Amino acid sequence: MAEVTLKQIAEELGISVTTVSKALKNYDDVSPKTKAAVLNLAQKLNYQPNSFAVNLRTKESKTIGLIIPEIVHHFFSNIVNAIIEKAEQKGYLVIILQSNESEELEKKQIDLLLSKRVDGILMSLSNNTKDLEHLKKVLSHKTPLVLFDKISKAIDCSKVIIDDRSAGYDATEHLIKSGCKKIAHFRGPLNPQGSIDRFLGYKKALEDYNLKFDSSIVFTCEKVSFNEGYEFAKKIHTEHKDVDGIFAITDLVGIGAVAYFNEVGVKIPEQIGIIGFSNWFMASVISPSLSTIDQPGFEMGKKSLKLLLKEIKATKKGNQIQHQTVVLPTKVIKRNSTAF
Amino acid sequence: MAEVTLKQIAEELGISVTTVSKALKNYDDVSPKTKAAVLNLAQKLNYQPNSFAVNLRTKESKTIGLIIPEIVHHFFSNIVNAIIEKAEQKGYLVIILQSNESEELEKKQIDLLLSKRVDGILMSLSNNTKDLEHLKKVLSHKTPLVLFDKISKAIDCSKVIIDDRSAGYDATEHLIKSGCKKIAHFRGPLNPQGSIDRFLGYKKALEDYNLKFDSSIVFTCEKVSFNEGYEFAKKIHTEHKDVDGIFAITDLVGIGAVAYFNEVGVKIPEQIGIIGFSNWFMASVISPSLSTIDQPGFEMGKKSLKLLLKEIKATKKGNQIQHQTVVLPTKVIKRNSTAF
DNA sequence: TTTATCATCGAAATCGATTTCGATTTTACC
DNA sequence: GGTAAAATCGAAATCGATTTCGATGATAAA
Repeated sequence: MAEVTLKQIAEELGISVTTVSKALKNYDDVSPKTKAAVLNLAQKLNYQPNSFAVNLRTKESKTIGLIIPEIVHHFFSNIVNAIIEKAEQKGYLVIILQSNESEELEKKQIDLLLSKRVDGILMSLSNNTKDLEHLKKVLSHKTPLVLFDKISKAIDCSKVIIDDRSAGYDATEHLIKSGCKKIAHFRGPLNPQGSIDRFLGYKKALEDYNLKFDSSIVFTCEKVSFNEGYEFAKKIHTEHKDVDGIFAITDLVGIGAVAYFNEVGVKIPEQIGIIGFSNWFMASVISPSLSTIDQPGFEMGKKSLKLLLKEIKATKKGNQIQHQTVVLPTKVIKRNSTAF
Repeated sequence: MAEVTLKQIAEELGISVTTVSKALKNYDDVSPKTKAAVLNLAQKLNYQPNSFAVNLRTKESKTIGLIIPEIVHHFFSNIVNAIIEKAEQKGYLVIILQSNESEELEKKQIDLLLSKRVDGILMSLSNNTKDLEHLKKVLSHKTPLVLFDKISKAIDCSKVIIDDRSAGYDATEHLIKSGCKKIAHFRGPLNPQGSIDRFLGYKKALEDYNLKFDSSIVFTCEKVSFNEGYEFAKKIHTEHKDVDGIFAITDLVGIGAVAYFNEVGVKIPEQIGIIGFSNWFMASVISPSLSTIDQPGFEMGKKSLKLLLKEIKATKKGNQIQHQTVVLPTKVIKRNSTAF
């Protein structure tokens, strides 16, 4: 079961390794006759170039790294889905790592990927990432980097995002137009830009429609979990009876709220309207089905990969790289949790 | 931004590449003095061994391949979660590919992973995989292989599974004990062993409890989708009024059934009991919450990886490999969709 | 002082593929 | 036949780290 090498083919045919290599790569200084002979034997022996050797020579691994906060997550798994599928089609394999929302792990993983010499890195930042030295290291390493969804404006690289501010605005506006007069917001953590922007969109919509902003009905979900949605809904129900609308940072949180109100018999959307964010599959099958903002995960993955491959190609050629920021559209998905 | 190599360190210190290499690997034929000097400079220059070169020399990539049918799937994404987390802790990276339930893609991906020379392969077969030549190729290639969940008994390798037959039995028994007298089964595709075994467990339970098996209330879900659950529920409701229990091959299918019955006002579990399979998160948050069989995805991923690493280590040492099949326990999760 | 032992080092081969550059052979043409 | 041009080939360097094996110098024992 010895591995077939160029050397073996060369010896068997009585020619040099050089010629074998050239024949396989279809160089034009190899006669058609020997070319055919080499191709033939290579096929017969099922020759596979040793990728380790190829990597070493060509200095590329045809592999890209992907770091996301977590993989058991509808939005991210959709992104991963798109990335690995498209990458494979383009001849690249994907190494996936998850930061588990830990800045420390994220840093280690960047080092890992760089030491593995991936051709490029795709990533979505953890909610707790504040220091950005590891990202700068990637750039100074000349390894192409594309950030998506959870990005940092301070890093000079290509990015694929949605407009969280306007999406947050749309979600709130949808509640307002469906008749809500006092709208609470179950926001995300304080650090990530996306969560901040959705909150700002919420605030702006209230303002534009002359509803008073009330910080006592803005709750912060640290873990963006079902339980937080449930608990905050309980708080609303017991301490803020007049709230008639909730904009949740994510469908999971929204579903937690729906579960609570179902439990205590508060009618959705009659007594309270709820809108989530992301359009997870789950949101469409609960009852009442949850209105939400569609966040195009698959598209985001696809676009991010495309940008990355472009930069990889440019870097290889030594061309100047043109970073770009792509903003993908979102849209309101009207379901039964709002009375629009 | 030139890469730091052993050669550079050697030249800077006026010693040989050999000694630098040995110093870094703490060989004992290097004096403490030079060792310190090398370590020092290496640190200062931020030396990172070129993994391509290391791979070529050591003939291992510290990378494993993972093939699953699909990643946007609660059960599989949990497995992936476990695998990449544990792998990273053990110094291995994971390349993920998804077969999209295509035998052809699966074959290509095996070739890809072998040509990339991953140190081992973990996989769960696609529902449509019938020919097993690609798996035999992996074995004859001496690349360690561990199959999990969707396996083939015909392949001689380590496996991590659940006992689908007894789990199917338990699910059906649970319905029976909760008072169901006529139980339908929304089964999985005809090919995969797991789906067959769950069906057999269902049949056996009926038999043990003296319920008549009726093939007209066994429906086959080709895609194991929400819609199939919904549509088959409709069929039950319109054509088999006397059915009072459903065992669905998967939570997703079960949730489809729940959605239909909710829609037409059939009371769950009073009029019909439903049990799913896998214990997806989603099943716990719909209403009524769905009883199910807990399938330990994280454990399965963890165990599979552990077995694989063991075989990788054994293979490297040239030891005889002892394949083993691990059967993980499942358990019934009682929720509100059954009246136990 | 001589010999044996030990501590330190490095030349060179190796992993397998790629590529440069020069050598050789063949063909074409006068 | 002789020369120029084209076609065909291969030696060797290279990518960077690892490891074998031998060389050198230092130290200890005789």
